Amino acid sequence: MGWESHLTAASADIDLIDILWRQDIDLGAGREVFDYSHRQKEQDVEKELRDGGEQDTWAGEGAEALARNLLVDGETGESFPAQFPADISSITEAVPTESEPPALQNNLLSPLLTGTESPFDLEQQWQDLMSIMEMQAMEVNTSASEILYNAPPGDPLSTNYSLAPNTPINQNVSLHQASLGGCSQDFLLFSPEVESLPVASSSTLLPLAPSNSTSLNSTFGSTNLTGLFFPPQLNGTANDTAGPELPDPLGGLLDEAMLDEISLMDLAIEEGFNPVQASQLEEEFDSDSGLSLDSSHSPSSLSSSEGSSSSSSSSSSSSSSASSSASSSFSEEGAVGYSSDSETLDLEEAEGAVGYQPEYSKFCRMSYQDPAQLSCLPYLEHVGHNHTYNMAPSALDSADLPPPSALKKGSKEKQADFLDKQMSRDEHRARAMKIPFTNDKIINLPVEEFNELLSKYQLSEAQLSLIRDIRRRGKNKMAAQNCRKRKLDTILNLERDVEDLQRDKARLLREKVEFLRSLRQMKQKVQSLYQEVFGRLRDENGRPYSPSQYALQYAGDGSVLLIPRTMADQQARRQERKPKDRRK
DNA sequence: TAGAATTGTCATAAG
DNA sequence: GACTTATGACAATTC
Repeated sequence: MGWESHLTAASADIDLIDILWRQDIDLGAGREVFDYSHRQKEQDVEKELRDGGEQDTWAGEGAEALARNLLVDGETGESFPAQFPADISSITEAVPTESEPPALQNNLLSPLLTGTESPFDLEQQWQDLMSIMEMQAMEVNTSASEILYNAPPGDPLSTNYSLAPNTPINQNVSLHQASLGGCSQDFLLFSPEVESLPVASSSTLLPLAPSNSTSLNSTFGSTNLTGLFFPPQLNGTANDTAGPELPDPLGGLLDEAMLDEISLMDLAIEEGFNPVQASQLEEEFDSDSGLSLDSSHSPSSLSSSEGSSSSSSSSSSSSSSASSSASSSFSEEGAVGYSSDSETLDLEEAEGAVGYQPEYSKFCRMSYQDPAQLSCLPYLEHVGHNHTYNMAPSALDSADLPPPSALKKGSKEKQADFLDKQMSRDEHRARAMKIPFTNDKIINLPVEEFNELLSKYQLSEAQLSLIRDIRRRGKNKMAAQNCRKRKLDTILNLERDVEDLQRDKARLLREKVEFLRSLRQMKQKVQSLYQEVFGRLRDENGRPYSPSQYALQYAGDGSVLLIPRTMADQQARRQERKPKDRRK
């Protein structure tokens, strides 16, 4: 229904306009005072439109009262043992102290010396060892070793990540101490049984490999194996109860908080949760973000679009797209293109802000919500506000909007009446002021066209003022809607980001556990290798060397040496100091 | 009736 | 400098 049709309105309206206009002039109504006085008049006009016959008394006493009355415009699949028995040492697990098979005992030649074993394999083994050494460089804390070393000797690999149901978690035992206990196990390698063995008198260095060996990469650098396998007494501090304190290559990978996380993740996974759910579960235990990530209630769970990226295009495109079609200013989504309040009927096509199309706009109409349209959105069902206060008071007088069926069946009068009820205040004002074009045009036309339009009509100051206000308010209304949608979208994106980060965290946690597992396996291999090599060594008398007096050392040139323990210890200390010095 | 939610509006800053 | 856009704040209204 075009506004032009109103040009043929009753003469009473014209008189009213004249009165209003004259009043503006009399009052010196400039732009600055227009908001108040003009609004009052607009209220009066609206009142008049509503009540019709009351206009006669408008200029009289009723005007004041009327003015008084209307002035109010205005994440992992691993399980971890909770307790860490004094056990531990993978060395012991991998290398039983008592027994070397007779075959081995009789074999006085080390594989290294005999060459019966592939040099490549040995190299690989040493490389593995070096890898572990590198791991020591990591800032690790002993608590991680508790997990890794916790597996029962019988099944060191397969069970060390499972939490035995009957295994009590001793909260009173510090993780650090537990890990130390683990280290003590390493020295079972050098048990009295072994030490009681005849010790070679020779204190000379026994090269185990040719110095020109190429099988061992020289880039390994000099490495003292004792750092890994020797008793802590030799390395420094000792703990009587918990065992010697050796730098634990795995310590610190898992601190207590990490243990909690992993345990929680395990729990969640055991419960059948996916990593995300696990994360959420975790969050329930540790939630201080204040952000609710309950996707079941979050619009983000329904949306799939990018979000903020779309927001950048909103402002620049808004005016052009909107202005290009003033009559159908609403785009598919978003608040862009202004549409007057009276265009509620066009909601099927119109949803929103210009150029700004966040996903949620598909289900979250920012204004003029039709509760029926929200029914498909459970979490929005509670949103069914009928904000009709923006309508003219006259529109509020009557009851609810007629159902669509009524519109179809109803007469033109009913349609007109319905449309009238849908009109915004500005539209009512424009109507009252006989603005000869639609609010859509007023709001959405580009400046040039807008000015051109204005020039086509002989408009009074009051009309021009109202038109400018309508344009300003209309644009600001769209801007506000866009702004709110953008804000909402930002929140949704942030929630999505948090979920993604939690997913990443869970994944990294799983990878970490896998890494620790493989590291532990590697360490066990190295320990076995060391034990095997050392056990095969024999002095001139054919007797094995005492682990308490000798140690194997990997030299920088690729050779493996059997050196006196004291020397090994010294080198070990030097090795330890280097990293510390670097830190300084 | 209090409070949350929604929307329009104003003021202001910035482009 | 006019115009547009973005946004915080406030008020009105509904539920």
